[in-house]
Amino acid sequence: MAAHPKTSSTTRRKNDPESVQADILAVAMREFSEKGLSGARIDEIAEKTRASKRMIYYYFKDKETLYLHTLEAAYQKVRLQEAELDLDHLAPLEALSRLVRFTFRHHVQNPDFIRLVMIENIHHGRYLAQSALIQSLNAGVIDVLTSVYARGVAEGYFREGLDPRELHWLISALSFFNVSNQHTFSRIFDWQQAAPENQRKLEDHVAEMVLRYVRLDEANPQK
Amino acid sequence: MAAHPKTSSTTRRKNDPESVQADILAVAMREFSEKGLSGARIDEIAEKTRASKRMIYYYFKDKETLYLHTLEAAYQKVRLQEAELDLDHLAPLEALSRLVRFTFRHHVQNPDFIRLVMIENIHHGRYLAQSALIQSLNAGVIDVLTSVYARGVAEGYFREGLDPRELHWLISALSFFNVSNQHTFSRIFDWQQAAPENQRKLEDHVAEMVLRYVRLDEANPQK
DNA sequence: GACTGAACGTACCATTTCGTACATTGTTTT
DNA sequence: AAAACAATGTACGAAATGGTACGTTCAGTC
Repeated sequence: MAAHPKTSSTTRRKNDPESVQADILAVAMREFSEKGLSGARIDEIAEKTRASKRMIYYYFKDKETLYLHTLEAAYQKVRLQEAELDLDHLAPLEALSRLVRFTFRHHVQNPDFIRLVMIENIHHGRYLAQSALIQSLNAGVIDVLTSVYARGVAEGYFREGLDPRELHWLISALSFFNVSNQHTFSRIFDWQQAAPENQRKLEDHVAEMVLRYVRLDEANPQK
Repeated sequence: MAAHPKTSSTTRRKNDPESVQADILAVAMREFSEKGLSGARIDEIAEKTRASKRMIYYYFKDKETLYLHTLEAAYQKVRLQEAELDLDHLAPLEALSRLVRFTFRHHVQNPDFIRLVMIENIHHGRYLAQSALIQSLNAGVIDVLTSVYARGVAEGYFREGLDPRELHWLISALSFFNVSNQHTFSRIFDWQQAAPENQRKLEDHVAEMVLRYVRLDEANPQK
């Protein structure tokens, strides 16, 4: 179709480094998130890739470096999705509720990312610590929450004295656990946690929990 | 020192199977929780044991079986500690608060166990599913919470309609996340989460969060 | 004290797995 | 078109790793 393979910038070349690297990263993401850093096999990643094992080492030096790049790519992808959220035009209560529900669902929709974070925690965050990129990416995540909370306090809906970072911690904890511990929790308590109706319930609970925590107690104001 | 090595039941024998097995399990616990199922090395476990590699296979068949036994031992140990909690003599609000704070601290004090559960979730709970022992051990964990909640509702302190299992889920989520994601959270938000004063704050937040969620709203009763 | 089965040590094997040497093809620049 | 560099394929090496064969010692029994 493309008449001029030489001039077009979107040429389908025989050598296509960028797409090869992207392909490797995509496969690595699946493998690492499924089996961990030590459990994943370079040979298996190579097999599932359009490229060969040689290419993995050519572009990513070694297994650990590939893992680090995978982690960075995962964070980038997720943070990009999060940036789409726009809450400034909503009333504080509604905005906070939306934020919580968004976070909850967002975690559910990115189980691979959650698993990578679990794995990274097993490694004591050693690789994340090496990445200035990830640090900078996440710096701004709290800003949204900070502004919503500030508005809520100013307009008299939220109680004062809460730390947005700790608030974010609470929301993250509930959303993260929902994905990370699904398997053990479901099996131990014989409860189909992943079932849609239970997920809906949990989302409601989480949202209500956060709101009750932040909302000004109507009975005795400013307590 | 022991004069009659043959008759004494606490004899220090040359062959001591039980202590060998216990020793292997203890080392395996440390290694598996630190490095995961695929990351842990049988040779390394053997080295750190009083016994030899031969003994590991003699008593535990293979790596996966050893891992399963380690998981079972870990659950047993933790559930035993939990059983010490006695809340029946306390008022519902106080009892619930105690339960939450106990759970929170208990998780902090058993990081190895938390890591094992994380690892088991990475493996989709495949090994836990094989263990009837663990299933039975955990069946009763919710009972304490169920009775406290029932008393709280009956005495008019708690609102109705909450599922104790879901309540347990909330408490677990907050306590678990506090340990499981310490590393990534601390590094990303440049916050010393493990610092004693921050741990105290988080424990307070978690306790208050759960109480606010369960407590009857004084402003509009039974809503 | 001989016998038997459990408990244990040593050395080793087969495979897996990360990583690389070497050769080849594609692409761009001059 | 020829040189120069980037991209890729194939085959292989060396170490790590799970697991076992084989032999020995210990402890209770007849």
